[in-house]
Amino acid sequence: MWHALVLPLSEYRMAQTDIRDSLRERGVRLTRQRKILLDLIDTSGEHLDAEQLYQMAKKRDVKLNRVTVYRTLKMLKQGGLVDELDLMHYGGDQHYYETRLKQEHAHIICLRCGKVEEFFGEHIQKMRKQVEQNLGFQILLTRTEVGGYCSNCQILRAREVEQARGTELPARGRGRTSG
Amino acid sequence: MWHALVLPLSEYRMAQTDIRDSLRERGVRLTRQRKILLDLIDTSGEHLDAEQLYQMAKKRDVKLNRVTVYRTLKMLKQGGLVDELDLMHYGGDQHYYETRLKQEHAHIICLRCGKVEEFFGEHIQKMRKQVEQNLGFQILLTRTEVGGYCSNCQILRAREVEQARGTELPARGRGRTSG
DNA sequence: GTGTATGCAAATTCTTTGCATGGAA
DNA sequence: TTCCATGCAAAGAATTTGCATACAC
Repeated sequence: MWHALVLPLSEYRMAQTDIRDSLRERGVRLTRQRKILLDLIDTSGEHLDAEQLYQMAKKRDVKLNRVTVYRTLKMLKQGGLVDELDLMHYGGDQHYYETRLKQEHAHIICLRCGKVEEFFGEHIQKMRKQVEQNLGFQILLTRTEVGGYCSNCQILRAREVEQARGTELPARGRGRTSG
Repeated sequence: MWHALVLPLSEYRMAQTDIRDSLRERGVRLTRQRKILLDLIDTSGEHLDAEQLYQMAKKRDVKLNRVTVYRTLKMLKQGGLVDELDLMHYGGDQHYYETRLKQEHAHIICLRCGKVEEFFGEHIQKMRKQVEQNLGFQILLTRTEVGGYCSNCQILRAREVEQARGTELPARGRGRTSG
């Protein structure tokens, strides 16, 4: 039995199964490993890097190789099914990945605690239109990252700076209090 | 001891010549190597990666080491004097650098020819305000990258796709015309 | 059955670290 | 004269490649 379309089309956009269809259409084989990785990327909701993904995937298939993770991510990226993020290089130089299912959004990264928030707004859509109109540029993907301090860390940071002052400049000099 | 970026970017906006002063204030020594690198970053107008910068610097000082380039860039980045870019990883996984003297802007990267354009608009300022107000987030830096095809490459790309079709599907099958 | 995808080992690319020496303030 | 900065060598992190085997279609 098949089910009729109940929700507006947009609601259905690229559900889990549509990714697989998209891949099948291109002649990409749905191997056991790829199924595992696709499921993890799709359901985790996190911004995972290759290593994290590999560690999670190994729990489902001990033999799954790190190289397969890299190859799969590359394939998905080039196929436009995942976005590659850097998250301001907070955690290092690795890349992070997320599905392209959601609406475009900015990533707000706290440079003190590493927390990542997603920010949905009109700014990206507006920029897209301007860039397309002004430059005649055909946009395939965008990436917006914002770095700074989250509300909580602003307070903690202020304390740290204050404390650092106290220990660094004990008597108008540059030395240490002890050592 | 030198001090890292603490205040929002706007507080740090400075004229070209103030970079050295800013460094001196923080107790950063203006060595021969750093002068060379600062000058290159400042005047090149390009988005240079560490290796390019190193090659250019070597022409002015054969002994200057690649490690010094990395250390200097890191120092400038942490000091908020340069921005680190990825340019959609078009050229690889290296990072690119530019001075923070200019107004914030997006980088538009053509994924076919690699050309990078800078796009100045209101969108970043508007997003900043929204993020600060809605999330109570203290923004230190932003990064906006747009990938796609420039007006010229759109045409060339269309041709390429057309040609690829011709060779791939000669007679409704998947084989080759010869071989 | 056929040809793509995987696993393994090794290589590559980009960047950082340890330590003795050099040099800016 | 005092440390910070440099150069050198070596290590480290992230990612890719070559090739024989496995397995999805």
